[in-house]
Amino acid sequence: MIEELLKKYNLKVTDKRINILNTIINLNEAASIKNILSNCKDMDKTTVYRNLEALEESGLLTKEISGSDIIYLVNGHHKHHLTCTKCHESIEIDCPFDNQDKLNGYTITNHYLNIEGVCNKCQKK
Amino acid sequence: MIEELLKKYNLKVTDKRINILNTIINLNEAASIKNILSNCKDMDKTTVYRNLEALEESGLLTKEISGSDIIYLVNGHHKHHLTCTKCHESIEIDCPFDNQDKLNGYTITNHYLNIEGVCNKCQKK
DNA sequence: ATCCCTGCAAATTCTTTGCAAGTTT
DNA sequence: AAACTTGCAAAGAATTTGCAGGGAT
Repeated sequence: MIEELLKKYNLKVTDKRINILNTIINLNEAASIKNILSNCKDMDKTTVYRNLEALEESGLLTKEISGSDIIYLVNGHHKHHLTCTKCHESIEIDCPFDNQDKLNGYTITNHYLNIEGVCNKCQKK
Repeated sequence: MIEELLKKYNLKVTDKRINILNTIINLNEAASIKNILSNCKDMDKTTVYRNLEALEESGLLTKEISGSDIIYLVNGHHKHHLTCTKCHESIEIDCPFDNQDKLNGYTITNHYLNIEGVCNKCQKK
């Protein structure tokens, strides 16, 4: 639950934050600033910017590149995809890392992976 | 050689492009737009923006998030990073994929990987 | 010769800031 | 009560656009 999530990261629980997080989750891997802003028209854009920054700083959100956009992801809620750059079909792929795993002395808290390629069908065309 | 690189990606060879690519290579993992622009003061910023877009579109450059910036990397020359979310120290990690490799029938053309964690020192604090 | 690049100036869009009032803990 | 959030308005940055001239193939 979103309230718990905020508390877990020592953030004050406000309507705006809950809305922003819901928006990001609903946008599912398409949460660019543009999309978030246009889905949060009920609040001031300053509030959106400031909260994205606070949520990212706390570690609740992570920024990543997807195609030509930056997207926001809720830490730990992501999936991985292999997407065909021609037909845009995409398949889920196995995750090569687990959070909590250790790697070179680091405890992994978050990771993001996105792969682009050309699928079998499109290669034959 | 940079000229070859441009040709390989079917891009016209111009001084500006060569300069931009050299700049990115010299900035070595710190090629944020800000840094690129300030190292390319001899050309108009419009030219920089348009070329970064063209080079990225062609597949010669890739964007990646590094800390709070977007950086540009020459495709195939990139490394991945594991960054500590507390002290922001980061280490290089081996790349688990190669472009041109096959995965589930897809020929990989591009991939994004970013890992965050907490380093040894910060865990003890 | 054709098609693509470049610089310039201006418009537009995006992001940040300060402050006063309202909320959360 | 203390500390943090929010909206508003305005400033400041960053990015994009159109167009005319120059350059690459």
